[in-house]
Amino acid sequence: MGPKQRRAREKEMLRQDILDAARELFVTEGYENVSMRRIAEKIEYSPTTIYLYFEDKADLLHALCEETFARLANRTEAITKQYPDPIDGLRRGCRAYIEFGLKHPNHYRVTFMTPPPPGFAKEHYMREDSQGMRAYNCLRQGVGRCVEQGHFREKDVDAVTQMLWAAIHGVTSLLITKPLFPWVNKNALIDLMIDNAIQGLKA
Amino acid sequence: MGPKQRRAREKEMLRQDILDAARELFVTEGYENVSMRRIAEKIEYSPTTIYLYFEDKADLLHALCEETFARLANRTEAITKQYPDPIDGLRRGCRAYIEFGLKHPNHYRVTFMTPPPPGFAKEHYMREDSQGMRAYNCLRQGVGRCVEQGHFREKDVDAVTQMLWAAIHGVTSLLITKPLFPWVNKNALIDLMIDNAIQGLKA
DNA sequence: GTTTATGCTTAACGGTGTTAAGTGAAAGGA
DNA sequence: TCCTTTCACTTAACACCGTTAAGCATAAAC
Repeated sequence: MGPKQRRAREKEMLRQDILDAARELFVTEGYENVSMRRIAEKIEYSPTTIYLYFEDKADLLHALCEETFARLANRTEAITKQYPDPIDGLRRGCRAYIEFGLKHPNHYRVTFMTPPPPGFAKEHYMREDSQGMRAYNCLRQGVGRCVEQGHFREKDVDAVTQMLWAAIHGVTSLLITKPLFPWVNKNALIDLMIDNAIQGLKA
Repeated sequence: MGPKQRRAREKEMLRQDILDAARELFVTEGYENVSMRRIAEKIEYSPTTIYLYFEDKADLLHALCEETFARLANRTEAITKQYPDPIDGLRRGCRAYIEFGLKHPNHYRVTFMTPPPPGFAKEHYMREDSQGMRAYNCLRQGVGRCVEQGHFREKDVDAVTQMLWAAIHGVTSLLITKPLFPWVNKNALIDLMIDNAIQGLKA
């Protein structure tokens, strides 16, 4: 059983090489500005080799996004546990979300700013960003705690979560999309958004 | 001077035909899913003819966006004048903005959800969506009135405007990007977002 | 009536994601 | 050890894309 394991290990290594090359290119140049041929060139294999490891270009990106968003979910979970005051935790969680998006603009753009292609089953859609969903559920739990403790006037946990998500997504995505816009101080804008949303929610 | 005018008129008509064809295709199928060849086919001219009327595909889209966003700016201006209470006007303006985005998702997506391409001068960038900027300035004026009359605790007009913009952009863009997500009632979500943002701002 | 200018088309370039077919070396069985 | 099969990979090609250079009629100008 020697050679079989070795070959499996080598395959896994090449798979990782592909992912590494794709990540670097996607993150620095953006998904649609990177061709399969460029990725292949970087790993010094022929373009078709990539298709032996990934279904297509979208699949490649999907794997990278899951990877990246698992880290976001982990961090968010850690943060919400770290702060005993639920409102504090929520605030920090929102901050972490936005900072994550600004740090990985191309990943963020693809998962949260790209509509699903024409033909796209719902089940496939919900599984596609399961790590993103994990992060969303963290936020939901944080909101849930605030509602339970009677901090918020609005009691519909889903409504509040979605509104909060939309709010922090709004800053994140606008800052990514319009880097040349004459923003007031970015950090101040982020804080104002978070504080104001939570302030409005308070009972 | 007869034939010269006639020919100029015919050229203008063809230009409009191109715009009409492109608008319908872009709006229904999305910018990147429509090829120049498809547009040409629709108007029954060769693909290269389009380049006699527009610089490139982006220019074609740009013309359409200006056209569409001029309507948004007009509507927003009308609304803010219609309501004497500045907070009422602001609320309605936000509503109109979101509804506009949901009604023209592909236009909205291109102007507000697409980062500028690699090489892109700042001046060109600011002129590019001048009609979008007109709409933004409407919002700014609405916020300005509220601040003047002492309705808001935060006095920095630009900060508040940008936060409010990010908030309504957040709902708009998420609803466009994630149509299959299990949203709570969309209208309720929109209202919650607007009301909560303004509630948080109140002195 | 000849020449110039105009409006459009044909053909092509260099690129894209993706697939079908082929190749050469390593593994498995006798 | 030799033969066969399997496996990892490549070459060549398809069907598209945005865009441009060159050519070709027709209409205007003199």
